[in-house]
Amino acid sequence: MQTQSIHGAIATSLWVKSAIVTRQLDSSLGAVHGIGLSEYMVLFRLSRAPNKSLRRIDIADELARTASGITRLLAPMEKTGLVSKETNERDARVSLVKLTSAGEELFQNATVTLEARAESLLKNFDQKKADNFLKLLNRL
Amino acid sequence: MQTQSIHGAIATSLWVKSAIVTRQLDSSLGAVHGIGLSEYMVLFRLSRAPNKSLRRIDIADELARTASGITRLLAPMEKTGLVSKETNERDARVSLVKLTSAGEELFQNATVTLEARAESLLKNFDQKKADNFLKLLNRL
DNA sequence: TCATATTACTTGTATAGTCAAGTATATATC
DNA sequence: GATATATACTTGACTATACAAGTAATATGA
Repeated sequence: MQTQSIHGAIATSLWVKSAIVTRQLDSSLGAVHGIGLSEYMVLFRLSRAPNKSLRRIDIADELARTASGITRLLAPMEKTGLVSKETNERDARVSLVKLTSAGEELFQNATVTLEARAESLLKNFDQKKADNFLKLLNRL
Repeated sequence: MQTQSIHGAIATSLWVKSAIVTRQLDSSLGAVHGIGLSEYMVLFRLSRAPNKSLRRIDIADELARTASGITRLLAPMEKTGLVSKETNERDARVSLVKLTSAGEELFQNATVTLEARAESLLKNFDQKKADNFLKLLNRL
């Protein structure tokens, strides 16, 4: 049995651990607020965007998803009124996604749930370790 | 616009970054060796298991997947001869998965590809940062 | 200024995985 | 030892994506 290189070990661990974290956050958000983690991430990005609106393609880039994934993710969110579709008068190809007030309210509530769950998942991390972990993640 | 808590920020970053890493590794492995990252992970676990065999449920636990996901993942791997099915005479419920020599050879080659790709994804990490990152990941 | 390329988005099709229910076997309890 | 519960696995139905191809609008450049 050989030893894995440090890079391989990081990739492996990242893959396994992210599945655990994602599943737990997803199921908490689903149970309490009826949205998935991906939907939460969309709301999160919109909430901090200027004018609370973004192009679909920018959401896709920021969330590391494809444009088609975003189209499909947004469809039910539009239907339930969490976001609305707006046009860009300068460029008719673009369809802007805007956070509605219902979406914003849901987002605020969901944030409480998400952060509580995330905190419990990270209970083994003190402040310094958590800061360090985040810095290292963002270095990727 | 509010600031996200450190725990929320870690969850967000982990979710985005793991998608990027997973997609790249998956596509490299697929292009060069015709297997996905999940399949690679199965081979990896088997390669270091005693007798190179594991119960399906243990693979599921180690990879943070469900038993049914493992059943579906293994089916094509059996068909292409990367793993074989064995029975456990002590417990007829169990079907052991064993790495074949073809599976082992593919695994060795795929490891080269994976580690090269992982190394390039982690080019911003020096030895010390990489060690630290792995420790922090495993603390989850 | 028109032809070509690029961009933003959508849609058809496919895959990886989940969850719930089902089957077979094993373990525990009375 | 019979019955109830738990475990290992599979299967049907569904969801969340991806990729490739298609459409429409915009930008580029001879």
